[in-house]
Amino acid sequence: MKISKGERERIRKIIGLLKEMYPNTHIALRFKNPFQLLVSVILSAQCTDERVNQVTAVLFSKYPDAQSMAEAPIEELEQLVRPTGFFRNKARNIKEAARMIVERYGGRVPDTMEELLTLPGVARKTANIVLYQAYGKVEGIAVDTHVKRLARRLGMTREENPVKIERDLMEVVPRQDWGPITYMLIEHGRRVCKARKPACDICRLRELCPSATGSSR
DNA sequence: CTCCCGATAT
DNA sequence: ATATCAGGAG
Repeated sequence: MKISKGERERIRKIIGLLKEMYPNTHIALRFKNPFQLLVSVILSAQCTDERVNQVTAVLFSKYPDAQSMAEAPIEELEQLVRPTGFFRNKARNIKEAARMIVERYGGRVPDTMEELLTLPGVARKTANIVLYQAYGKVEGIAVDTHVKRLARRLGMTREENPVKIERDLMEVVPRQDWGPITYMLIEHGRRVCKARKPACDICRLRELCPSATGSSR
């Protein structure tokens, strides 16, 4: 897809403002090792980060690593992760992922996109987060529900599919911003550009946003 | 495309 | 009552 010079400039300004607004935003999930990060991100599907942290506080006190979780009774895992929703899928995925990590990688979470994608419950969004937060690697841009919504509202993509959205974002966002952009968009999505009632009246991106509602745009 | 799914905001 | 929440698999 072709992007005009003006569009690139508009998006550059948006990213600049986001950096000003959220200078030290960071991942909100709590974890002590790459495995706990991986599990937290799997559990975060269609669930608030706050609830994930409540659940993992208990979950990780009993099963802090891949070795222990691989041997945990599935019924107990289901009960522990139940409040996060999709609990049967999530319990099965984290146990099976733990087992694969023990058997194939000696208990260490793999550090490549290709290997991470073989784990159940892990697609590009989760893999991008783990690569960046656990290993400092930036392969792409993690596209979650907030990133998807804001990228579309801000006119950075017209796509619906997360993989296509990621590809569009990688075209217009400078590579050094690929890691942090996710957290800035999530933070702005939670505080201002909310799914139901976006607060365009107090949004500093208003003049740069093609979706802004109300007056003076 | 559908399904998985509990908890909260509106 | 319904939309939404750090998605992914079949």
